[in-house]
Amino acid sequence: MNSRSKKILRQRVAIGSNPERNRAHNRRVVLEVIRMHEHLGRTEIARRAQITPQAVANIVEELLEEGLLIELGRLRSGRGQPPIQFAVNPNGPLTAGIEVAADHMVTVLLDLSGGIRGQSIIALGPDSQGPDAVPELAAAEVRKLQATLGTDNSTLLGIGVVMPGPFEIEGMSSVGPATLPGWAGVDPAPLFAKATEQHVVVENDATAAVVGERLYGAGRQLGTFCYLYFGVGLGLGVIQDRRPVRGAFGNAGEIGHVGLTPRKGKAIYGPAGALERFVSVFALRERLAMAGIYTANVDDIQKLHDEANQTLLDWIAMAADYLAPAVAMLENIFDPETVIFGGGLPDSVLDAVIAALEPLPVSVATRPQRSQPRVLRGQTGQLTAALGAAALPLLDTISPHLSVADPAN
Amino acid sequence: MNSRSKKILRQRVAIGSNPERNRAHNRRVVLEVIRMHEHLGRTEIARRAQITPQAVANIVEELLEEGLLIELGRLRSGRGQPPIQFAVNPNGPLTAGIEVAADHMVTVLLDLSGGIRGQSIIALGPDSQGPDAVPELAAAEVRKLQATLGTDNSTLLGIGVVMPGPFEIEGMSSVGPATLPGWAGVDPAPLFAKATEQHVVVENDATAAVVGERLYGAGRQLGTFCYLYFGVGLGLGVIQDRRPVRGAFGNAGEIGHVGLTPRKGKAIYGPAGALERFVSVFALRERLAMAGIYTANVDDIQKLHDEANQTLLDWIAMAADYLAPAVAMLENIFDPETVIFGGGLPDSVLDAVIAALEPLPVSVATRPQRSQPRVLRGQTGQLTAALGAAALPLLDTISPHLSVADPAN
DNA sequence: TCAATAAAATAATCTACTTGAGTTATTCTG
DNA sequence: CAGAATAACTCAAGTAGATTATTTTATTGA
Repeated sequence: MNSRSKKILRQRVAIGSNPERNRAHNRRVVLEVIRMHEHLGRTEIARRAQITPQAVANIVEELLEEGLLIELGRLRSGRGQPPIQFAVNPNGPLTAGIEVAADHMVTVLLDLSGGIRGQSIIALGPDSQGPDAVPELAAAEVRKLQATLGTDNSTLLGIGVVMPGPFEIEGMSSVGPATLPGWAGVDPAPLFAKATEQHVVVENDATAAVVGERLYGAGRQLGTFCYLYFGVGLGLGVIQDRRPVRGAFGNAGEIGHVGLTPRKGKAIYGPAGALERFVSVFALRERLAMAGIYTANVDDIQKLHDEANQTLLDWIAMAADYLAPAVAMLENIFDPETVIFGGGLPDSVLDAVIAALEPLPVSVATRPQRSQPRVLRGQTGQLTAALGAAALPLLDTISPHLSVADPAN
Repeated sequence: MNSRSKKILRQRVAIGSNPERNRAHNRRVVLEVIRMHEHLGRTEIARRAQITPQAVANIVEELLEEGLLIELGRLRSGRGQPPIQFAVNPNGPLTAGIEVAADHMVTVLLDLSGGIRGQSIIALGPDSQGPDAVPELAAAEVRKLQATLGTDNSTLLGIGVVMPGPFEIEGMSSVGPATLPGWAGVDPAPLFAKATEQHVVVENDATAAVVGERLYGAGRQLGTFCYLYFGVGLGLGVIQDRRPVRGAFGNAGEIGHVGLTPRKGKAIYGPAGALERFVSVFALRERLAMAGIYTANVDDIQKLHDEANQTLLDWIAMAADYLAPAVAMLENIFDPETVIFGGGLPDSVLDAVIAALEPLPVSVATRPQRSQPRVLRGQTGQLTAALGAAALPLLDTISPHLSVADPAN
């Protein structure tokens, strides 16, 4: 047994706790509970977190000092001393999100309440798209945006980076996406960490998007849901019990390669029948190109939809034929509270796709009294992935989770 | 009006911790670490659990007193004082597992090391298969088995009950006896808890099977894997980061209803194309019946396979045509370390199905240096579900997890 | 035989939560 | 409008369970 296979065998097993880790956990629980209810008083936090008001008082004091929380004043609430409300501080620390695509890079700065405090999109040329150039460019963009706000790294909680997956595996450290030129066999996280001098998390687009939705979107009230991300391909992000499903090697959610039997159209076995051959921005562009339409960014597609372009309408109908069984499959496999559609398509197009899903096949989600529709629209647009990226470092900070052994040692 | 629908209303959000819960967590971590390595010394436990040896010493002392651990003597290990090894006590407390089917009930008593200490199978008649009779019968069977061993409830950690899922769904197309007669709209857990005066966990067969595999089978060394359970239908159990994926309403894993494009054969949209119409013990029995073979329990099927029965061999080939894309789908969606096949088919038949899977489609699991085969065979036979059921209460006791709010209050 | 090594045991200390008593802010009632 | 009722908050003491530091014990190897 060589050292590499030993590395693979090394398990990310849960570790024990002590007072210090206990406090860190309780801080996350307090933040989570406050975020779920926008604002709460100490006693109510204590009730929901199932610890004593005194413990909450100490933690809240700490979080106030660190600028993670703000005091909102008292809430009129019947008899008794009215509770002082606390909320996440929108003017507190920030996180940065970076989406690295083949030809461009999107950078955003996000505050704790999910507000965008800065954004930039730059083009990546053939000489600036590899691991030698991109991390430095990303660091520069983050610095620029910070400068505009008059802040610096001291108020930055971390950086999330989105790159197209799946990631190759070597040992326990994932190395770069083969789909991005120059990144094959490279582990991106340390490069970005070094260039930015920050804690860096790297994820694929769909996982980042679902984490964004979990923290700032409809997912705030949901514990378990699926997110279909319309990127260049088709990605799946899953939140199960408030945490992302990442798989053993971080490559969970490659739904684009799955071959389902469509509602209409002929099923094809193998890569030619893969979902993303039909349902993805790439597939749409392909069809538009066949119809002689060659520009197709989000705005272009929006315009085509406004014009009721027949190629687009046909694609929507076909996409729904493939997505209806896909939604039923996700429901049967994950039993989520709802399935969210989001990504690089205009709202109106996604709404049209969702409308065209009916009749959805029967599944375990077919129950009489649903509190959520089976399919919802989530965050969309060009910033979705970068926003999700910015949510990634926050997840570590404010979402309760099991501590696990660092596979590095 | 059962507890499941209450869960919809109240979120299972993580709760805070305190010294007492901290200790409970550390106990689970210690047990988990020991189980993973069969036996370990205090210092090594401390290293892996990332707490101090002193803390481990206190916890181990407690676990020894309670009979959960045993001391194995010192391990020869080079220089220095040789470490005293500790292991899970096979003669310690037991758990009970009960599988309730339409016409019979299987009961097992399991020790902490996964050894079967008692088993019974009884028939359920038309007047003894409802919620009025079954819990009492189950309690009686458990008592009988306990009496044989000379033990009683004081050494029982809990009871797991397996019933065919999904729960509380209407209009679901399904092969075989979809729901148990008389159980519609009834929450089984409290009934069994009252009859047995024990902590009771209720799950579907596939989830129970995967938990059994996680605690006692190949899954002991795995953090993330999928389990395809060949029951009357086809079920999916998933372990993600050492915990079962149960979905928002406990109905995750209904893969039998998914319609995939098979390797050969015509894809059919809708219920007629559902996986379990082709791949399940029910589907096999149907085909055997068409060939004039009407008895088909595990032993019968084994005999048919030994005789190289053509109907069975044809079914194996067809099952593989449907399962190959199913395995690739699971890999693409969950990115597991491996996929395990188990359930109510003889070992040799499952091995034949697994062999017939080649060539498996390309997926994210197609990587050069795998430490596990893509598909493995797990526990099979008539006891699989009941064994898994017995593992369920143990999962709460010995597997580290986030404490969550009890939906009851 | 004895130094080196590593585990285990003992004692003291520390962190962070709980408990309990007292204080404060607000609403309701006579 | 005064005072009881109510509920949040605060302060001080107590406690569980971890850490740290030191000593003892069991084994290997020069």
